Amino acid sequence: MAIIVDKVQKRRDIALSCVKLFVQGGIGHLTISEVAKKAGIGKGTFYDYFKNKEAIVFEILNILLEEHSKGKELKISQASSTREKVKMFFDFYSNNEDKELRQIYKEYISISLSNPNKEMVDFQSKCFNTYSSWLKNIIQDGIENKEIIPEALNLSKGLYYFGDGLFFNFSTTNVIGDIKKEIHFYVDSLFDLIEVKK
Amino acid sequence: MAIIVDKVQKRRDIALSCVKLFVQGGIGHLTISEVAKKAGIGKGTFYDYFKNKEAIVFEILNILLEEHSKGKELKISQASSTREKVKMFFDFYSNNEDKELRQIYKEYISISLSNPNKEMVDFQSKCFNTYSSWLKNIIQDGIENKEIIPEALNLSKGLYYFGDGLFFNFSTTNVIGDIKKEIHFYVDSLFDLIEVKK
Amino acid sequence: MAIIVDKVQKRRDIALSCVKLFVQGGIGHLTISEVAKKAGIGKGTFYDYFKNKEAIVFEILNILLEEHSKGKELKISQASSTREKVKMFFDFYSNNEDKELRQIYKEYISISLSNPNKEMVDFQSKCFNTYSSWLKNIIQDGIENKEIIPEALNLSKGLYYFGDGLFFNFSTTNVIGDIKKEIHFYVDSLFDLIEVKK
Amino acid sequence: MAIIVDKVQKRRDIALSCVKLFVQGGIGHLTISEVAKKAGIGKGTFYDYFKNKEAIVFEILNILLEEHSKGKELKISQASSTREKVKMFFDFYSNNEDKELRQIYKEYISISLSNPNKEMVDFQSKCFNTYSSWLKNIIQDGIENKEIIPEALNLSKGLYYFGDGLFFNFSTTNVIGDIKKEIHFYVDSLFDLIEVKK
DNA sequence: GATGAATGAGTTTTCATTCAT
DNA sequence: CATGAATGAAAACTCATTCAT
Repeated sequence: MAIIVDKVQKRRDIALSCVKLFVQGGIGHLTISEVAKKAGIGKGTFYDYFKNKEAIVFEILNILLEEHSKGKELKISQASSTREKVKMFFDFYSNNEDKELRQIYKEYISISLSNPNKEMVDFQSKCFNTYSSWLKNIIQDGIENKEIIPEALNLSKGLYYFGDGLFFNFSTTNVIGDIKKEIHFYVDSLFDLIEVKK
Repeated sequence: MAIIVDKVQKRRDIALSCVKLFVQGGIGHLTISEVAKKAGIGKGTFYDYFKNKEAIVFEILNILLEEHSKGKELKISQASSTREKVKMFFDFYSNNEDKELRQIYKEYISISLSNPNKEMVDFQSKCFNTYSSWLKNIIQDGIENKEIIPEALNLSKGLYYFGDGLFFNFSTTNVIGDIKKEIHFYVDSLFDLIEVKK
Repeated sequence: MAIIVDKVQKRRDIALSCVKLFVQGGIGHLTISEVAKKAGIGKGTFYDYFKNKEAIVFEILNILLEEHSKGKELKISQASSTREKVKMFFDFYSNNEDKELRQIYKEYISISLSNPNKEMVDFQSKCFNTYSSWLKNIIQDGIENKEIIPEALNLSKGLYYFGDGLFFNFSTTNVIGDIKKEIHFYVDSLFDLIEVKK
Repeated sequence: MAIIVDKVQKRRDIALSCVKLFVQGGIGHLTISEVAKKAGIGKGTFYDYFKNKEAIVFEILNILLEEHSKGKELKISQASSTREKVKMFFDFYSNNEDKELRQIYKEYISISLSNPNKEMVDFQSKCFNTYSSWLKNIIQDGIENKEIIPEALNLSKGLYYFGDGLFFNFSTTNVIGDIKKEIHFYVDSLFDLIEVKK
């Protein structure tokens, strides 16, 4: 009998072995040959596991995002106040561990902006729904705990957009400022307005 | 006597004649041949006016953005309240006249995210500085007019990011909602907090 | 005790299970993977039974042709006159039962015209000899029966070519006419000349 | 001003420069690189003049066939009797000058049998109509000249098929006989039946 | 006996850019 | 000034075949 391979696992393995490659060189100038070489497989094998170059970017993004989400959930739940939770929520845009993920995300967004396909649009929608709900829930909890005023709920979606806009501007600009500081500054400024005065 | 061609004007003419082409088909699959044909010039001539394909996208963006800015300045100055001015500021993301510009901008951002060059980064920085200052000034004026509380100034940059994040999410998602409504809702919610109670 | 597989039978089974596949899609774009899948075997197994893709076309052609010949012999022997026998001989090119065989034959001829190998050439020669002799015998019998004039024997080979030329033209042309009618018309016209007047 | 090239002529030139290549090696294993090299042009230039590999085969076939037809018309018109005209008509299948054309035709037919497209089907139809009419006219003239009996007209189409069938069988078989002799033998045998006895 | 995972050579095609006229 | 013919590097992708298990 022939070898039976865990296709899903091998797909992951190939994807993960190339993360560095994608992060460093960018996707545009990367060839399948290079990718296959890095993964230690033949070009044909690459196509047994991925439909095309975009597919592996997608896979990498999914894997890293999944891992990221798990860790994030824990961190947020451990934060003491709503203010801190929100800051933690936006931590993705500045922390060091997610640097790779951010890079991949950037490349992915680039593709998604110019050549979107249904899969990508769906993925984007899913991401938006998942993460904006997450933020909304944090706010809602804060309201229920009497930490922040009820009107703050209306700001949650806009606050979510803030994060993406920030990310987007830091990605395309070299105005290097401290992104973490900017986040904290904005969140603090906002919370000064919406926190229940004791 | 040789015909003296206004190089700058011809550059503009070529760029403008191709706006539709770029808006419809996207930049990715557009060839220089098509662009030259559309502009009614030879391929060689194209290279007399533009360094490469990206350069014309850049030119188009600059022309449209310049036009846009002029009109915007007027509109904002005519708005009655700070609240309205801010709404007017974000009008770019939803109004019908700027549809083409938004499309070009999207394509441009896509390039800028994956293959930025110095020129682009500078442009992005300039844009960021110009427009975020603009918003800041609006806020500042509002504060000076006693329309809104002084603390609002700290929110201006974050508010600016909100706009980009919104644009970004609507561009990549098919969650079709009314973008104008979302803007107004957020601005209103925020202004309810920062407007000086009379 | 090991299972003893009838190699010859299995070869036939594999070939026959793929007839539809070859008829529908054409050979050009058919992959061994598809063939193996359709036959319910592994790709490796395919190579245990066939040297390459051409080999299975060959096998299919042989099987179908063999079946066809048996039936044909019977039908011809039952025909009442030489005229009818000849019509029956050419029936292959128009009847419905042999549609699949004709399709396969067409594909095979295509290969044979551009990439002939010894095996194919031999096969073609054998076919030519078998079938043209067959036709010749029919004519000869007719002569001996005093149905047709002795000179007709000289026409038998040319008559045989007529069939192939007809097939060839109907295969490459869309001039859809009734192929059966054309056959009968020609055979009748010719027999009017060569039949012994009573 | 840039050079203006006679596109049609250059297309012909490229096509003709490769005739030998196609005749010798067959089309299947020929790469565009080889073709371009032989024609003394770049690969890209090839695609400026031909859509793909098939297109040049088509062009070659058309050129050679056109030339062939001209010469043929003259020869046939000079033949003394209908019998000779018909033999001359089938001369294409055996004479030495048309060897190249036959080879190309063979390759073309191979493509046409397995991957026909509308253009090919139309071409085949046109060829069939043109040449079968030609033969028919020869016969008709013979009838009008009282050389052959009126019933012979019904045989013209079938006679045309004879030629293709002959060609087809000689192309796929190695039964090397003298194709010219076969043609003459059949035509003579047939004419013995249809010529008006004096 | 049977399998299917792995391979990589080989080919088509595109298109930005150049430069002779 | 303007042109468009010519180029060829570069990349994606296919698929027959092998062979370890």
